[in-house]
Amino acid sequence: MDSLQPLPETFYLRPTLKVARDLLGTLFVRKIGNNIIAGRIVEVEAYHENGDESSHSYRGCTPRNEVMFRRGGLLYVYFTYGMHFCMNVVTEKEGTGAAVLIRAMEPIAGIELMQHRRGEFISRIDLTNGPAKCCQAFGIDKRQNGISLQGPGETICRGEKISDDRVLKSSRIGIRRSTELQWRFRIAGNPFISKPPGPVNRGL
DNA sequence: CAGTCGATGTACT
DNA sequence: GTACATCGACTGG
Repeated sequence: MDSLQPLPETFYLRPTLKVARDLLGTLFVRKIGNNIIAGRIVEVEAYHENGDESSHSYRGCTPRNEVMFRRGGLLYVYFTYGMHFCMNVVTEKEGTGAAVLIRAMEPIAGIELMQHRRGEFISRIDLTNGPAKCCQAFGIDKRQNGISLQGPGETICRGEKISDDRVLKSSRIGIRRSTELQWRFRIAGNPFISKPPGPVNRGL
């Protein structure tokens, strides 16, 4: 299928906020042997070395975040809270520490594989509605840190185009600094977004 | 429904 | 020691 071509590297070599917004509606695809796991990205957050105290890259390059400083189009996976992984899409040119966190997806293919990893009795709505849940459902861990998204194993493909009136911008989740930055993007009314504490997501 | 809290590796003060 | 781009179990109303 033509739409299942990986997004070109030039897609990622753009301003991070634009990449974040345009990732909404695209398909994250992982092929493991003959099996395919896929999800539609419905919620993301942008992180940048400039003016963003909450970004891992804010204080410069370290062993953990060095992938953020590589060229756009790679996967940045980090370990947090002693038990969870989160995945990001690296953006912009080599030397710029920026990335987009994938916070939630809508399961499209490989539901049974996701349930095998997440739990046999987890409902479809709860498989990938959080950044660490996405990694667990897709089997993403530190072994995928730094891999290319041009495939063949892991790719992001064009999906449904999301018009501006269906994109919600808001503050990011789970951070204590730079709360004024409206760098969280989600598809309005989509039921597969994460459900953090605080004001409930009512689609707006 | 909301709020609290434990798990537990890594980075940073 | 403390904080952390989280999750899920548990508590009380």
